[in-house]
Amino acid sequence: MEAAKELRYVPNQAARSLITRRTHTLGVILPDMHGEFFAQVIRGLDETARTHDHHVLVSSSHSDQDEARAAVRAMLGRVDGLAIMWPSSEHNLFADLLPDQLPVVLLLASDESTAFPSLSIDNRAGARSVVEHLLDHGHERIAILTGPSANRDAQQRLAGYRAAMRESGPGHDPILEIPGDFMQATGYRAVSQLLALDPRPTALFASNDSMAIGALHALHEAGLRVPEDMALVGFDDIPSAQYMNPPLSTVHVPIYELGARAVELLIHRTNRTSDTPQTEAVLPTDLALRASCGCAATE
Amino acid sequence: MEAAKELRYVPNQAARSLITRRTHTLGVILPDMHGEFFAQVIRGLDETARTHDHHVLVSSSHSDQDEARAAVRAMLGRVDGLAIMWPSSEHNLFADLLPDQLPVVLLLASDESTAFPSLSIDNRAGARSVVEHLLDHGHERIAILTGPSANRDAQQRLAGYRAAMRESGPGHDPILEIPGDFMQATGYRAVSQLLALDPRPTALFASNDSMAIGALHALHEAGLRVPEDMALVGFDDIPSAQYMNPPLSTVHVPIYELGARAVELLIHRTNRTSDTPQTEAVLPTDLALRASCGCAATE
DNA sequence: TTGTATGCGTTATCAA
DNA sequence: TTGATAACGCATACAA
Repeated sequence: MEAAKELRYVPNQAARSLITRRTHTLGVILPDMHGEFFAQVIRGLDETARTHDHHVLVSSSHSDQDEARAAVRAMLGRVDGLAIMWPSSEHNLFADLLPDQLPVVLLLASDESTAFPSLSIDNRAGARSVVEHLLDHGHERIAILTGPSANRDAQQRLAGYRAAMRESGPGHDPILEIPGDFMQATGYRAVSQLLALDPRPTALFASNDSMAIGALHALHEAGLRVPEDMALVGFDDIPSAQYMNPPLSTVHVPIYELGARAVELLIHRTNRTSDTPQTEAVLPTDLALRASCGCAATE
Repeated sequence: MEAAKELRYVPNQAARSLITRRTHTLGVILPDMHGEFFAQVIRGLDETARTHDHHVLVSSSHSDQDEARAAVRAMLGRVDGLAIMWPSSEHNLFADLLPDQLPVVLLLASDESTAFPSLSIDNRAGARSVVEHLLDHGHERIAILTGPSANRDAQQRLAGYRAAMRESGPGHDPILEIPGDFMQATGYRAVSQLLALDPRPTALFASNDSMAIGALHALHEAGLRVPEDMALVGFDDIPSAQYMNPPLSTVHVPIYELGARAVELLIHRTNRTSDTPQTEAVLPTDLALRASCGCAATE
């Protein structure tokens, strides 16, 4: 022991886990890494893992399938479990390279049945309720700024918007659907399209908060008041949302909890050989009503 | 090969690296994981690593020394190099548990000499120039909202503020230094202290953008116009800064490049046995003048 | 070309 | 209790 300290000995974790068959580490694959959304997820993952005496290894910024698959391969043998966030339609993308025994959880992957347990967000209900809120308060021409067309969450949020417009509003008009990609700069640019619509919409539903923040800035620059001239709502409830001027009304998504739940599910499966009771969970959303929709005070 | 595909064989990276002595992976230790600053750093690390055919393993949210040390130990044997961000004064915290051959780079650790190569930001010059900019445009009572007292960057930014106030301004007045901690909520709360000062300052320098955003919101709520009633500047130039209303004047920090440079340095050291030419670099900052300081137009 | 043995650093197993 | 040895999964060096 004294000699160990003298020589500054530190165990080689790779060799150790080879025989132990336990790494005390969970891997996380993220598609991208911009903005507060992902930072929040990682916090949830990391802090929960620490509770269970585990570490988290994150590999992010995978813009395409091959990169993500390479990242998964790089983790095999170094982790006890894997959380994969891949918010697109192809949900069996990793099935062929994952060992059977490895606990895996898919994040935001799909609402369809899949080979792996999955955690996702109730995007449809969230979008529906925020649009219905706008409808309830007199808005009829409500535009939506969509997310990437291949993104599962974006698809579901769009579906919720359409359902609300059809069933509780004036019906669904494709001209009101402005394509977006979840980026701030796109929210900024989309405002010119929004204002060119005739008659001009009275409310904008941005499919995430980043685009809402970009749009808010463009609306200010265009001399429009929010919410008087244009009501605005977002989706996600990232930490910055409440600090906007005006504070952004949005749909609260339990981002931190998404990460936390993922870790608990993985840890549970590493301990028990028996199957986990629940294999699929859809986390609920809440309305976070603030000033940007113009109707918080009347609630 | 066919059998390998049939059996869905995937190599065990731990076993592989044991004999190869190469993991093609770089480890990153981060103290915390909130906000866009860290997301940007990780992007820089990750994308640059991919360029060199490496992966990045991130372990974050280490609130104290023991957690950070445990994270370092968990990585030993699994990475070819280690980037450690530890923005406090104790810079030799990890020296005893790092093998001599392992390439290591310290991020934001110190401006003092250390056993490891380090990458940091020229906080002092950045703070100094932004405060001098305010002084040049007629402000005399300039308050500062500081960062955590143990944080190296915060200390240097405060030092730059003091130097500017002493050498180019009315002198340094401790009453104008409001303690903060880099969090948005603190920026929000600090405004009441700011407005209670008599005579009231005409400008506020927040030590980072998160606090500036919180302060901006509180100033709006208090009915003060920015920049007319209170000029406001931040530090970091996170992506959201330009989308504030008004857009936030701040000190641009090459956050992405910090991560990118760290990876290049580590990769270089894994390839060559000879020492790296430069062992310490201080990345320069730029003024990002926008509307919140009220003097961009006159530049 | 194909096959076989050795070693990477550690833990686990079994014998002494 | 202590000590020697096999084994984890793979890559490399060598023999066939």
